[in-house]
Amino acid sequence: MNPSIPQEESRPPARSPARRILHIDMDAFFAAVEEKRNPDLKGKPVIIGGMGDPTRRGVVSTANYEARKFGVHSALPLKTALRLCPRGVFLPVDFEAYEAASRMFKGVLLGLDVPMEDVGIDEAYLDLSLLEDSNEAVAGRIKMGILEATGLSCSIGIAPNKLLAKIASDLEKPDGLTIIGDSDVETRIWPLPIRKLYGIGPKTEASLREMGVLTIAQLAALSVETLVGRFGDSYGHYLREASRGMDENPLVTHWEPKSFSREMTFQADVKDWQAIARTIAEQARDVASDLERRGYLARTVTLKVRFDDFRTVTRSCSLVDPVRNEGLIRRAAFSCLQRVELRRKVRLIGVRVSNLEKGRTGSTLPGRSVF
DNA sequence: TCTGGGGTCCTTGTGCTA
DNA sequence: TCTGTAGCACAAGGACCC
Repeated sequence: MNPSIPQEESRPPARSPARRILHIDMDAFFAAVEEKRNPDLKGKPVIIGGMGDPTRRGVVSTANYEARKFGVHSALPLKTALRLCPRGVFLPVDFEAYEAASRMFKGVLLGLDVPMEDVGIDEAYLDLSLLEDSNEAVAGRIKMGILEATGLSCSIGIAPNKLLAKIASDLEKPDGLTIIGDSDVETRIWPLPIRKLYGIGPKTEASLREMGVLTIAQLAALSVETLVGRFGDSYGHYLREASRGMDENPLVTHWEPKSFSREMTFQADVKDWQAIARTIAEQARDVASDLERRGYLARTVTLKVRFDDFRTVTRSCSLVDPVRNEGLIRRAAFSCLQRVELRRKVRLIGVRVSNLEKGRTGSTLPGRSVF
Protein backbone atom coordinates (compact mmCIF):
# COMPACT_ATOMS: atom_id res chain seq x y z
CA MET A 1 0.00 0.00 0.00
CA ASN A 2 1.25 3.45 -0.87
CA PRO A 3 1.77 5.24 2.46
CA SER A 4 1.39 8.63 0.80
CA ILE A 5 -2.30 7.97 0.04
CA PRO A 6 -4.49 8.49 3.13
CA GLN A 7 -6.93 5.65 3.72
CA GLU A 8 -10.42 6.13 5.07
CA GLU A 9 -11.29 3.35 7.48
CA SER A 10 -14.98 3.19 6.60
CA ARG A 11 -14.43 2.69 2.89
CA PRO A 12 -12.57 0.03 0.96
CA PRO A 13 -9.23 1.31 -0.33
CA ALA A 14 -9.47 2.93 -3.72
CA ARG A 15 -8.38 0.65 -6.54
CA SER A 16 -5.17 1.90 -8.11
CA PRO A 17 -5.32 2.89 -11.78
CA ALA A 18 -4.71 0.03 -14.22
CA ARG A 19 -1.06 -0.58 -14.90
CA ARG A 20 0.53 -2.22 -17.93
CA ILE A 21 3.74 -4.00 -16.91
CA LEU A 22 5.93 -5.85 -19.38
CA HIS A 23 8.41 -8.54 -18.34
CA ILE A 24 11.05 -9.62 -20.81
CA ASP A 25 13.19 -12.72 -20.43
CA MET A 26 15.88 -13.66 -22.94
CA ASP A 27 15.56 -17.27 -24.15
CA ALA A 28 18.30 -19.61 -22.80
CA PHE A 29 20.44 -16.47 -22.75
CA PHE A 30 23.99 -17.73 -22.13
CA ALA A 31 23.54 -20.65 -24.53
CA ALA A 32 22.02 -18.38 -27.18
CA VAL A 33 25.03 -16.03 -26.99
CA GLU A 34 27.38 -18.99 -27.39
CA GLU A 35 25.38 -20.32 -30.37
CA LYS A 36 25.38 -16.89 -31.96
CA ARG A 37 29.17 -16.63 -31.93
CA ASN A 38 29.69 -20.30 -32.82
CA PRO A 39 26.97 -21.44 -35.28
CA ASP A 40 28.41 -24.99 -35.22
CA LEU A 41 26.65 -25.38 -31.86
CA LYS A 42 23.20 -24.99 -33.48
CA GLY A 43 21.08 -28.10 -32.89
CA LYS A 44 23.51 -29.57 -30.34
CA PRO A 45 22.81 -29.82 -26.60
CA VAL A 46 24.79 -26.95 -25.07
CA ILE A 47 25.41 -26.82 -21.32
CA ILE A 48 27.10 -23.83 -19.72
CA GLY A 49 28.45 -23.83 -16.20
CA GLY A 50 31.50 -23.63 -13.96
CA MET A 51 34.73 -23.91 -15.86
CA GLY A 52 33.14 -25.97 -18.63
CA ASP A 53 34.64 -29.20 -17.32
CA PRO A 54 31.84 -31.52 -16.17
CA THR A 55 34.28 -33.69 -14.23
CA ARG A 56 34.99 -30.79 -11.86
CA ARG A 57 32.79 -29.17 -9.21
CA GLY A 58 30.18 -26.77 -10.48
CA VAL A 59 26.55 -26.47 -11.51
CA VAL A 60 24.70 -25.71 -14.75
CA SER A 61 24.10 -22.00 -15.33
CA THR A 62 22.12 -22.43 -18.55
CA ALA A 63 21.19 -25.35 -20.79
CA ASN A 64 19.76 -24.79 -24.26
CA TYR A 65 16.46 -26.37 -25.29
CA GLU A 66 18.17 -29.42 -26.86
CA ALA A 67 19.97 -30.15 -23.56
CA ARG A 68 16.76 -29.63 -21.57
CA LYS A 69 15.23 -32.58 -23.46
CA PHE A 70 17.71 -34.77 -21.54
CA GLY A 71 16.54 -33.37 -18.21
CA VAL A 72 19.43 -30.92 -17.85
CA HIS A 73 18.43 -27.65 -16.17
CA SER A 74 19.89 -24.72 -14.24
CA ALA A 75 21.49 -25.48 -10.84
CA LEU A 76 22.02 -29.15 -11.72
CA PRO A 77 25.50 -30.41 -10.71
CA LEU A 78 27.74 -30.60 -13.80
CA LYS A 79 28.60 -34.21 -13.01
CA THR A 80 24.91 -35.11 -13.06
CA ALA A 81 24.45 -33.16 -16.30
CA LEU A 82 27.24 -35.21 -17.85
CA ARG A 83 25.55 -38.44 -16.78
CA LEU A 84 22.20 -37.32 -18.25
CA CYS A 85 23.68 -35.88 -21.42
CA PRO A 86 27.10 -37.44 -22.13
CA ARG A 87 27.19 -36.03 -25.68
CA GLY A 88 26.44 -32.49 -24.55
CA VAL A 89 28.78 -29.60 -25.38
CA PHE A 90 30.03 -28.24 -22.03
CA LEU A 91 31.25 -24.63 -22.02
CA PRO A 92 32.62 -22.33 -19.31
CA VAL A 93 30.67 -19.25 -18.22
CA ASP A 94 31.90 -16.20 -20.16
CA PHE A 95 30.33 -13.34 -18.22
CA GLU A 96 31.99 -10.63 -20.26
CA ALA A 97 30.38 -11.87 -23.46
CA TYR A 98 26.94 -12.19 -21.83
CA GLU A 99 27.21 -8.76 -20.25
CA ALA A 100 28.05 -7.24 -23.63
CA ALA A 101 24.93 -8.87 -25.15
CA SER A 102 22.92 -7.75 -22.11
CA ARG A 103 23.94 -4.12 -22.64
CA MET A 104 22.82 -4.37 -26.27
CA PHE A 105 19.33 -5.73 -25.55
CA LYS A 106 18.80 -3.30 -22.66
CA GLY A 107 19.80 -0.49 -25.00
CA VAL A 108 16.78 -1.43 -27.13
CA LEU A 109 14.53 -1.30 -24.05
CA LEU A 110 15.90 2.08 -22.95
CA GLY A 111 14.99 3.38 -26.40
CA LEU A 112 11.30 3.13 -25.46
CA ASP A 113 11.85 5.86 -22.87
CA VAL A 114 9.58 4.32 -20.22
CA PRO A 115 10.47 3.32 -16.61
CA MET A 116 12.64 0.20 -16.62
CA GLU A 117 13.65 -2.14 -13.80
CA ASP A 118 16.83 -4.05 -14.48
CA VAL A 119 16.59 -7.62 -13.12
CA GLY A 120 19.87 -9.37 -13.55
CA ILE A 121 21.64 -10.04 -16.80
CA ASP A 122 18.79 -11.37 -18.96
CA GLU A 123 15.56 -9.91 -17.58
CA ALA A 124 13.83 -6.57 -17.19
CA TYR A 125 10.47 -4.99 -16.42
CA LEU A 126 9.02 -2.01 -18.30
CA ASP A 127 6.07 0.13 -17.22
CA LEU A 128 4.00 0.73 -20.35
CA SER A 129 1.14 2.45 -18.53
CA LEU A 130 1.70 5.82 -20.18
CA LEU A 131 2.27 4.46 -23.69
CA GLU A 132 -0.59 4.66 -26.16
CA ASP A 133 0.54 1.81 -28.45
CA SER A 134 -1.13 -1.58 -28.12
CA ASN A 135 0.57 -4.36 -26.16
CA GLU A 136 1.13 -6.31 -29.36
CA ALA A 137 2.70 -3.33 -31.13
CA VAL A 138 5.14 -2.59 -28.28
CA ALA A 139 6.10 -6.25 -27.90
CA GLY A 140 6.62 -6.57 -31.66
CA ARG A 141 8.89 -3.52 -31.71
CA ILE A 142 10.95 -4.84 -28.81
CA LYS A 143 11.34 -8.31 -30.30
CA MET A 144 12.36 -6.92 -33.69
CA GLY A 145 14.77 -4.42 -32.14
CA ILE A 146 16.49 -7.06 -30.00
CA LEU A 147 16.72 -9.49 -32.89
CA GLU A 148 18.36 -6.84 -35.06
CA ALA A 149 20.72 -5.68 -32.29
CA THR A 150 21.78 -9.07 -30.94
CA GLY A 151 20.41 -11.83 -33.18
CA LEU A 152 18.70 -13.30 -30.10
CA SER A 153 15.08 -14.08 -29.26
CA CYS A 154 13.17 -13.25 -26.11
CA SER A 155 9.87 -14.03 -24.42
CA ILE A 156 7.54 -11.30 -23.22
CA GLY A 157 4.70 -11.20 -20.71
CA ILE A 158 2.37 -8.23 -20.26
CA ALA A 159 0.01 -7.96 -17.28
CA PRO A 160 -1.36 -5.49 -14.73
CA ASN A 161 1.54 -6.13 -12.33
CA LYS A 162 5.09 -7.50 -12.10
CA LEU A 163 4.07 -10.79 -10.53
CA LEU A 164 1.69 -11.73 -13.36
CA ALA A 165 3.93 -10.32 -16.08
CA LYS A 166 6.77 -12.56 -14.94
CA ILE A 167 4.58 -15.66 -14.90
CA ALA A 168 3.21 -14.67 -18.32
CA SER A 169 6.64 -14.35 -19.95
CA ASP A 170 7.38 -17.93 -18.89
CA LEU A 171 4.18 -19.43 -20.31
CA GLU A 172 5.14 -19.52 -23.98
CA LYS A 173 8.88 -19.96 -24.39
CA PRO A 174 10.86 -19.52 -26.55
CA ASP A 175 10.04 -16.39 -28.56
CA GLY A 176 6.65 -16.04 -26.85
CA LEU A 177 4.24 -13.23 -26.17
CA THR A 178 1.59 -13.71 -23.46
CA ILE A 179 -0.84 -11.02 -22.39
CA ILE A 180 -2.76 -11.54 -19.16
CA GLY A 181 -5.51 -9.42 -17.65
CA ASP A 182 -7.01 -9.42 -14.16
CA SER A 183 -9.86 -11.60 -15.37
CA ASP A 184 -7.46 -14.27 -16.68
CA VAL A 185 -6.09 -15.21 -13.25
CA GLU A 186 -8.56 -18.04 -12.67
CA THR A 187 -8.16 -19.59 -16.12
CA ARG A 188 -4.44 -19.01 -16.81
CA ILE A 189 -2.72 -18.76 -13.42
CA TRP A 190 -4.67 -20.94 -11.03
CA PRO A 191 -4.12 -24.23 -12.95
CA LEU A 192 -0.33 -23.75 -12.76
CA PRO A 193 1.85 -25.64 -10.25
CA ILE A 194 2.72 -23.63 -7.13
CA ARG A 195 6.40 -23.54 -8.12
CA LYS A 196 5.52 -21.11 -10.94
CA LEU A 197 4.76 -18.45 -8.33
CA TYR A 198 7.66 -16.07 -7.68
CA GLY A 199 8.96 -16.61 -4.15
CA ILE A 200 8.04 -20.30 -3.89
CA GLY A 201 11.22 -22.34 -3.90
CA PRO A 202 11.90 -26.03 -3.16
CA LYS A 203 11.34 -25.74 0.62
CA THR A 204 8.00 -23.95 0.42
CA GLU A 205 6.90 -26.25 -2.39
CA ALA A 206 7.65 -29.30 -0.22
CA SER A 207 5.86 -27.76 2.73
CA LEU A 208 2.77 -26.99 0.63
CA ARG A 209 2.80 -30.46 -0.94
CA GLU A 210 2.64 -31.90 2.58
CA MET A 211 -0.61 -29.95 2.95
CA GLY A 212 -1.86 -31.40 -0.34
CA VAL A 213 -1.45 -28.09 -2.17
CA LEU A 214 -0.15 -28.63 -5.71
CA THR A 215 -1.67 -25.80 -7.78
CA ILE A 216 -1.95 -22.06 -7.35
CA ALA A 217 -5.75 -22.49 -7.22
CA GLN A 218 -5.40 -24.79 -4.19
CA LEU A 219 -3.07 -22.26 -2.58
CA ALA A 220 -5.60 -19.47 -3.21
CA ALA A 221 -8.27 -21.57 -1.50
CA LEU A 222 -6.37 -21.67 1.81
CA SER A 223 -7.38 -19.21 4.49
CA VAL A 224 -4.99 -16.45 5.44
CA GLU A 225 -4.98 -17.85 9.00
CA THR A 226 -3.73 -21.20 7.71
CA LEU A 227 -0.98 -19.56 5.67
CA VAL A 228 0.12 -17.20 8.44
CA GLY A 229 0.09 -20.08 10.93
CA ARG A 230 2.35 -22.15 8.72
CA PHE A 231 4.62 -19.55 7.11
CA GLY A 232 4.53 -16.52 9.39
CA ASP A 233 2.87 -13.14 9.04
CA SER A 234 4.87 -11.61 6.21
CA TYR A 235 5.25 -14.62 3.94
CA GLY A 236 1.77 -15.92 4.74
CA HIS A 237 0.16 -12.70 3.55
CA TYR A 238 2.45 -12.64 0.52
CA LEU A 239 1.34 -16.15 -0.52
CA ARG A 240 -2.30 -15.21 -0.04
CA GLU A 241 -2.04 -12.15 -2.31
CA ALA A 242 0.30 -13.69 -4.88
CA SER A 243 -1.95 -16.72 -5.37
CA ARG A 244 -4.74 -14.28 -6.29
CA GLY A 245 -2.53 -12.45 -8.76
CA MET A 246 -2.31 -9.38 -6.53
CA ASP A 247 0.90 -7.34 -6.52
CA GLU A 248 1.18 -3.59 -6.06
CA ASN A 249 4.98 -3.45 -6.07
CA PRO A 250 6.32 -0.58 -8.17
CA LEU A 251 9.21 -0.89 -10.59
CA VAL A 252 12.55 -0.28 -8.88
CA THR A 253 14.47 1.95 -11.24
CA HIS A 254 17.33 2.78 -8.87
CA TRP A 255 18.88 0.90 -5.99
CA GLU A 256 22.04 0.87 -3.89
CA PRO A 257 23.98 -2.35 -3.24
CA LYS A 258 23.62 -3.79 0.29
CA SER A 259 26.68 -6.04 0.29
CA PHE A 260 29.64 -7.32 -1.71
CA SER A 261 30.95 -10.84 -1.37
CA ARG A 262 33.30 -13.46 -2.73
CA GLU A 263 33.07 -17.17 -2.11
CA MET A 264 34.80 -20.20 -3.51
CA THR A 265 34.24 -23.92 -3.39
CA PHE A 266 37.51 -25.84 -3.28
CA GLN A 267 37.94 -28.51 -5.96
CA ALA A 268 38.76 -30.91 -3.12
CA ASP A 269 37.76 -30.35 0.51
CA VAL A 270 40.67 -28.92 2.53
CA LYS A 271 41.91 -29.17 6.10
CA ASP A 272 45.06 -27.13 5.47
CA TRP A 273 44.70 -23.92 7.51
CA GLN A 274 47.15 -22.09 5.24
CA ALA A 275 45.09 -22.80 2.12
CA ILE A 276 42.03 -21.46 3.91
CA ALA A 277 43.93 -18.36 5.09
CA ARG A 278 45.27 -17.69 1.57
CA THR A 279 41.74 -17.87 0.15
CA ILE A 280 40.37 -15.50 2.79
CA ALA A 281 43.18 -13.04 2.03
CA GLU A 282 42.38 -13.12 -1.70
CA GLN A 283 38.67 -12.67 -1.05
CA ALA A 284 39.32 -9.77 1.35
CA ARG A 285 41.39 -8.13 -1.38
CA ASP A 286 38.61 -8.62 -3.93
CA VAL A 287 35.78 -7.21 -1.80
CA ALA A 288 38.02 -4.29 -0.77
CA SER A 289 38.53 -3.65 -4.45
CA ASP A 290 34.74 -3.75 -5.02
CA LEU A 291 34.24 -1.19 -2.24
CA GLU A 292 36.93 1.06 -3.70
CA ARG A 293 35.65 0.81 -7.26
CA ARG A 294 32.01 1.42 -6.34
CA GLY A 295 32.75 4.10 -3.74
CA TYR A 296 31.45 2.41 -0.59
CA LEU A 297 32.64 1.76 2.95
CA ALA A 298 31.55 -1.28 4.95
CA ARG A 299 30.98 -1.71 8.68
CA THR A 300 30.32 -5.45 8.87
CA VAL A 301 32.55 -8.31 7.71
CA THR A 302 31.12 -11.83 7.55
CA LEU A 303 33.00 -15.09 7.06
CA LYS A 304 31.17 -18.08 5.61
CA VAL A 305 32.45 -21.63 6.03
CA ARG A 306 30.84 -24.71 4.51
CA PHE A 307 32.10 -28.07 5.72
CA ASP A 308 32.36 -31.33 3.80
CA ASP A 309 28.99 -32.43 5.22
CA PHE A 310 27.49 -29.27 3.65
CA ARG A 311 26.83 -27.71 7.06
CA THR A 312 27.33 -23.96 6.71
CA VAL A 313 28.23 -21.51 9.45
CA THR A 314 28.72 -17.75 9.31
CA ARG A 315 30.50 -15.50 11.75
CA SER A 316 30.39 -11.74 11.47
CA CYS A 317 31.81 -8.73 13.23
CA SER A 318 31.11 -5.03 12.98
CA LEU A 319 33.85 -2.42 13.06
CA VAL A 320 33.74 0.84 15.00
CA ASP A 321 34.15 2.84 11.79
CA PRO A 322 33.31 1.77 8.24
CA VAL A 323 36.30 0.70 6.15
CA ARG A 324 37.36 -0.34 2.70
CA ASN A 325 40.92 -1.20 3.71
CA GLU A 326 41.98 -4.65 2.55
CA GLY A 327 44.13 -5.35 5.63
CA LEU A 328 41.36 -4.48 8.10
CA ILE A 329 38.81 -6.56 6.22
CA ARG A 330 41.26 -9.48 6.19
CA ARG A 331 41.94 -9.15 9.93
CA ALA A 332 38.22 -8.97 10.67
CA ALA A 333 37.65 -12.12 8.57
CA PHE A 334 40.47 -13.93 10.41
CA SER A 335 38.98 -12.93 13.75
CA CYS A 336 35.71 -14.49 12.58
CA LEU A 337 37.60 -17.63 11.53
CA GLN A 338 38.94 -17.99 15.08
CA ARG A 339 35.32 -18.36 16.23
CA VAL A 340 34.72 -21.34 13.91
CA GLU A 341 35.55 -24.86 15.03
CA LEU A 342 37.54 -26.38 12.15
CA ARG A 343 37.06 -30.04 13.03
CA ARG A 344 35.89 -31.15 9.60
CA LYS A 345 37.31 -30.53 6.15
CA VAL A 346 36.24 -27.26 4.54
CA ARG A 347 34.41 -27.23 1.24
CA LEU A 348 33.73 -23.52 0.76
CA ILE A 349 35.05 -20.24 2.10
CA GLY A 350 33.48 -16.83 1.59
CA VAL A 351 33.96 -13.23 2.72
CA ARG A 352 31.14 -10.68 2.66
CA VAL A 353 31.08 -6.99 3.56
CA SER A 354 27.77 -5.31 4.39
CA ASN A 355 26.27 -2.37 6.28
CA LEU A 356 27.49 -0.22 3.42
CA GLU A 357 27.64 3.53 3.28
CA LYS A 358 28.74 5.86 0.55
CA GLY A 359 32.32 7.04 0.92
CA ARG A 360 34.73 8.96 -1.22
CA THR A 361 36.66 7.03 -3.85
CA GLY A 362 40.36 7.04 -4.57
CA SER A 363 41.59 6.10 -1.11
CA THR A 364 41.65 3.08 1.11
CA LEU A 365 40.55 4.65 4.34
CA PRO A 366 42.11 2.85 7.27
CA GLY A 367 39.11 3.45 9.53
CA ARG A 368 39.14 2.98 13.29
CA SER A 369 39.05 -0.70 13.94
CA VAL A 370 38.18 -2.77 16.97
CA PHE A 371 41.37 -4.75 16.26
C1' DT B 1 25.92 -39.05 -5.25
C1' DC B 2 25.68 -34.39 -5.87
C1' DT B 3 24.75 -29.83 -4.41
C1' DG B 4 28.34 -22.50 -7.81
C1' DG B 5 28.48 -17.69 -7.02
C1' DG B 6 26.61 -13.21 -5.97
C1' DG B 7 23.05 -11.15 -4.21
C1' DT B 8 18.37 -9.73 -1.16
C1' DC B 9 15.14 -10.28 2.40
C1' DC B 10 13.10 -12.38 6.44
C1' DT B 11 13.01 -14.69 11.01
C1' DT B 12 14.76 -15.78 15.36
C1' DG B 13 17.65 -15.27 19.31
C1' DT B 14 20.31 -12.38 22.30
C1' DG B 15 22.18 -8.54 24.70
C1' DC B 16 21.92 -3.73 25.75
C1' DT B 17 19.43 0.31 27.30
C1' DA B 18 15.77 3.32 28.76
C1' DT C 1 18.07 -0.43 44.20
C1' DC C 2 15.81 -4.16 42.01
C1' DT C 3 12.85 -6.15 38.48
C1' DG C 4 10.10 -6.41 34.36
C1' DT C 5 9.43 -4.86 29.78
C1' DA C 6 9.67 -2.72 25.28
C1' DG C 7 12.48 -1.27 21.63
C1' DC C 8 16.50 -1.63 19.16
C1' DA C 9 20.76 -3.36 17.00
C1' DC C 10 23.27 -7.07 15.85
C1' DA C 11 24.39 -11.96 14.79
C1' DA C 12 23.24 -16.17 12.64
C1' DG C 13 20.72 -18.96 9.68
C1' DG C 14 17.57 -19.95 6.00
C1' DA C 15 14.97 -19.33 1.68
C1' DC C 16 14.85 -17.47 -2.55
C1' DC C 17 16.31 -15.21 -6.96
C1' DC C 18 19.18 -15.03 -11.43
